[in-house]
Amino acid sequence: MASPNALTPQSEDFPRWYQDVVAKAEMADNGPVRGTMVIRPYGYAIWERIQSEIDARIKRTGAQNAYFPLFIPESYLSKEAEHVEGFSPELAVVTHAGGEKLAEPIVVRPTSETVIGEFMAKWIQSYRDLPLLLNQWANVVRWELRPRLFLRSSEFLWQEGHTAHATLEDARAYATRIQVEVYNAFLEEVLAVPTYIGIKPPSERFAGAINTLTCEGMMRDGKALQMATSHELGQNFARAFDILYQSEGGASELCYTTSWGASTRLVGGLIMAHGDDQGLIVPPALAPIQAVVIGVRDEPEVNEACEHVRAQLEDAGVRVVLDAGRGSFGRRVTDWEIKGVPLRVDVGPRDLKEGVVSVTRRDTSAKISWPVAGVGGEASSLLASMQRDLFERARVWRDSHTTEVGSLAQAIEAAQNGFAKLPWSLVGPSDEAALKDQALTVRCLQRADGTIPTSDLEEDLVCLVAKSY
RNA sequence: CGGGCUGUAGCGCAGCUUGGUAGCGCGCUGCGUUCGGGACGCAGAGGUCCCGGGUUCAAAUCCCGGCAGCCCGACCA
Repeated sequence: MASPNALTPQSEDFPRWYQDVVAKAEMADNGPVRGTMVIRPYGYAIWERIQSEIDARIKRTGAQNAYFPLFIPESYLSKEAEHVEGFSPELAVVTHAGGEKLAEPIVVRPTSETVIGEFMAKWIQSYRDLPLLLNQWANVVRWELRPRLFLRSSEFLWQEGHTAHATLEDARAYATRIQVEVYNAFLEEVLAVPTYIGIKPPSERFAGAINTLTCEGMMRDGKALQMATSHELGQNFARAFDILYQSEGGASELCYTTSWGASTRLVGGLIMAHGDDQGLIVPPALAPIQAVVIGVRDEPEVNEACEHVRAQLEDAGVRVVLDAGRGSFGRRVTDWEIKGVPLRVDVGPRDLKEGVVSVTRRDTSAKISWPVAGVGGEASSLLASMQRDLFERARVWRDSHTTEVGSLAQAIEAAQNGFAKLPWSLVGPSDEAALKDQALTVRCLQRADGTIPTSDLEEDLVCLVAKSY
């Protein structure tokens, strides 16, 4: 018996499919204020896994966590001209507090370069204080006209790193290291999403940056998603906030700063990069629940066996839950499929008679039978290979949705469904406007060998054009 | 901010033309039978019909005025 679709099929209406998944996998709800988001326990569990994986990688680069305030004096924003211009349309501003009109309005942080810059200026005296490597996990507010759960909400959660360095080279090396060793490594190893890693064209740069690095992923509908960015801020913020240090020679020098962030948008990326018509598919390395043990019948022997299997999986280091009894078998299967749990372990009377369990992997629906005694080891190795298979599947998807072209017209055609790759020299400023008319943007610039350029002015760069979120 | 549409149970909707006891599906509660791919029976709970005004013996329904939301066109992690 084929079960009817619990979700709108992707091919019928992808945005609708996305909303269905978010709702039925119990990931999030809309908040009462338009554009706000309530993250439900299952969605938050996924976010916590993202957090811990990224946090560990950030700490490996030497940065330390700290916390800066939600409220920022409006005057701070104005100190960096491009920065304020870039963010003004999205700001939420507090004009009244404590029952009175405020003398100076307070901005709810859209990002924290300004406050953190102010304190860096205070804390940095000498070249011995550099580099200063900070990170914070926080919420930020950017007022959105077209909100979508996880992908674009007026308030969202993220980490934002902020660093100060003595030299341009050091700052650049660090921003690059974050992009490669933290973001791209996380995306490939944990989220199983292959990316194109490169720099943004000047038109797409962060407000106030001299260079923005990005990882661009390909979703199942052929649209690109910016997964994480890091910015070289040059001396722009150092100049605005007097972030100065005394060099070995005794001279007063301006620092070079960086900032970098990854947000709850990654949850949206997870959904759209791997999901299918049955729902979410969560890569094992990320999954808060890697396996679910389902009792086919609510009988004492079955329940006992389920608990035994669950304990074995747990002992093998598998994040596992037991689902016995509640509701019909088919219903429970569907519910866990929508949530994207990698492995389903069915335990029923037929299996018990043979001393086995029936295992179904979420990504391929392939069914396997394992002797009960070997469940722990089998699960661990299957989860590991599923992780590789998911990445490989996503890589094939991305590659098959990347077309090398030789003209802007061909790029517009090819980018209707995926990335169009063409020489950056073929795209002039007026061409970017032409792309925009087609709802297309230059997602990133790369060297011909796929490595990250240090500037958009390098020779022989290629660019990737796509529709995007 | 311009154009199109919608506000009725938690969700999705019908009812409105032609005014007269507020309905359907899903979900929810209880009991029982079920359980190897979204089970079924019986019994229930749940409503300021977006708000305000008007017409009328009587308004979810007709009229006027608000408000809110959705979709499409200018910004963005």
